[in-house]
This record gives sequence, C-alpha cells and structure tokens, in this order.
Amino acid sequence: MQRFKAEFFKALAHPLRIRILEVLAEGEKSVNEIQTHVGSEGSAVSQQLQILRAKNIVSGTKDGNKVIYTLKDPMIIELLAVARQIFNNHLVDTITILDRFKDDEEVPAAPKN
Amino acid sequence: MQRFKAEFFKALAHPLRIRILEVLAEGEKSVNEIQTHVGSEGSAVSQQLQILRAKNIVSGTKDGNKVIYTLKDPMIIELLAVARQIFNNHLVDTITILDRFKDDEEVPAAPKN
DNA sequence: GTAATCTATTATTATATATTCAAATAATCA
DNA sequence: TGATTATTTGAATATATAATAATAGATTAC
Repeated sequence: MQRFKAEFFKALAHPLRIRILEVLAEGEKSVNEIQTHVGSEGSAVSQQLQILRAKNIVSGTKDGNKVIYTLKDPMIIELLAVARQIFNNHLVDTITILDRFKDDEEVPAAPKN
Repeated sequence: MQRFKAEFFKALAHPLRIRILEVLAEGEKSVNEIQTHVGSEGSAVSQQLQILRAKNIVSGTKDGNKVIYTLKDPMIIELLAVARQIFNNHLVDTITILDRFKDDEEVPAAPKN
C-alpha cells in the first residue's frame, strides 16, 4: 500500500512530468503537442512519458505514426489541484512571515519575548 | 512552481514518510509515538522527519526532552485521501482485467478480436 | 552535583536509484 | 527512399536510501 503510494509520488516528483500531466489534464495530446506545450525536446519528453506509462498514470494510443496520450485516471487532476492548494497555502505562510519580519523591523523596541 | 511541486512529491515518495504522515493525520504525536506506530527504529524515523521538516510538511515543537510533531497543512490529509482513491481505482482496474482474463480462459473458443 | 537514563538528532558511508543528454533505433507516411 | 514521429539505449553525473555510530539536550536517580 505505502509502497504503491511511494512509487506513485515518485512518478510525480519531477518538474517535467508534472508539466506533462498538467498539459494532459486539459485533454488528450500527441507527443508532438506535449513537446510544444512543455518546451522540451523529444527524447526527454518520450522518456518521461515512459515513466508515467510504467506507473500506469498515462496511456498512449497509436494513431498512424503519432501516439495520443491520456490520463488513465481523471483524479490525477484533483491531486494536482490539492497540491497546488498546498503550495498556495505555503506561499501565503511565507508571505505572512515576511510581513511579520517587516513589522518587527519597523518597531525597533519590540518586546524581548 | 513545478519545481516546488516536484520537491513536495519527492518528500512523499517514500513508504516510511507516507506512513509517518498518515500517523500524524490522526493528530499530533511525539517521535516515540510515531516510532511505535510505524514500527521503525529511532534514527530512521528521525531522519525521515528531518526531510519532512525541511520541506515544511511537518513541524516539531519541543516539550521537555520530547518533540511533538504536527502536519503543517491539514490539506495533506486530503492529498493522501486522493492518492488512496487513485490506488483503489487502480486496484479495481487491475481486478477487472484479471476477471476478463479469467473469463477468456473459461471460454476456449473466444472470438479472435 | 554528577552520573545514568531517556529522547531525539546528526554524521558517515556504502549502495541503490534517478536524471540528463545525445546517439541510435523503430515504425509510419509521403 | 527520405521525412516524420516516437522510443530506446548508453553512459556520466546527481541524488536518495539505509544502517550504524556518534552526538546533543533534557530528565531522573543517587
């Protein structure tokens, strides 16, 4: 159970693979389209897709000399959304801390606490 | 953005760390309690907590010679739940495929399609 | 007060795994 | 056959994991 999860999260633990999933979240795409969207070269994209295929996160269907990729489970979209929310919360926290720091700086005689 | 997410997922890409987070999802715990729950030895747990701290996923508060750990963002709980759902969907898919395979086996004269 | 005990963390190192890049290969189309 | 699309391979490099010993801080016992 935890093992599966760890492997799953490992598949997500890479910027390009996240980007690919976000592109596929908008709808099925050929490798060429994915390449264009993520701005990486062919073998890099192909390799990352191979990892995502191996982990059953995406699937590819041949269409002539093209391959169309889709997300295997739409819940990936939700997972990415939750992660984005956590990121935003983290950002808010960071900004809040900076604001506090700024306030302290403006009050030289702050209590020693 | 993707970088942060990748680092975040990397922190989740380990069985023991997932287990720790699941334990903390039930409420704050001392290291000793976490150890008992996950059944790993002290330095292993401590090292994984260090990684989770470094990624701002958990925070530890000293209480005498004990340290109490909590999740920094309760949305981690939701993320783990979504991941669990994806796992379950995957399991269902796998079982469905096995069922199909079984059916085919029982019908020797299956269509060639 | 000191030593022992408890709780937790850090450091170190061998080993495993992942990433990156470029070249080679394979399948399909015109 | 050459062009297009995509995948695989190989190797250098980077990063993660796991186990053990050492260290640090707080509490308790004598």
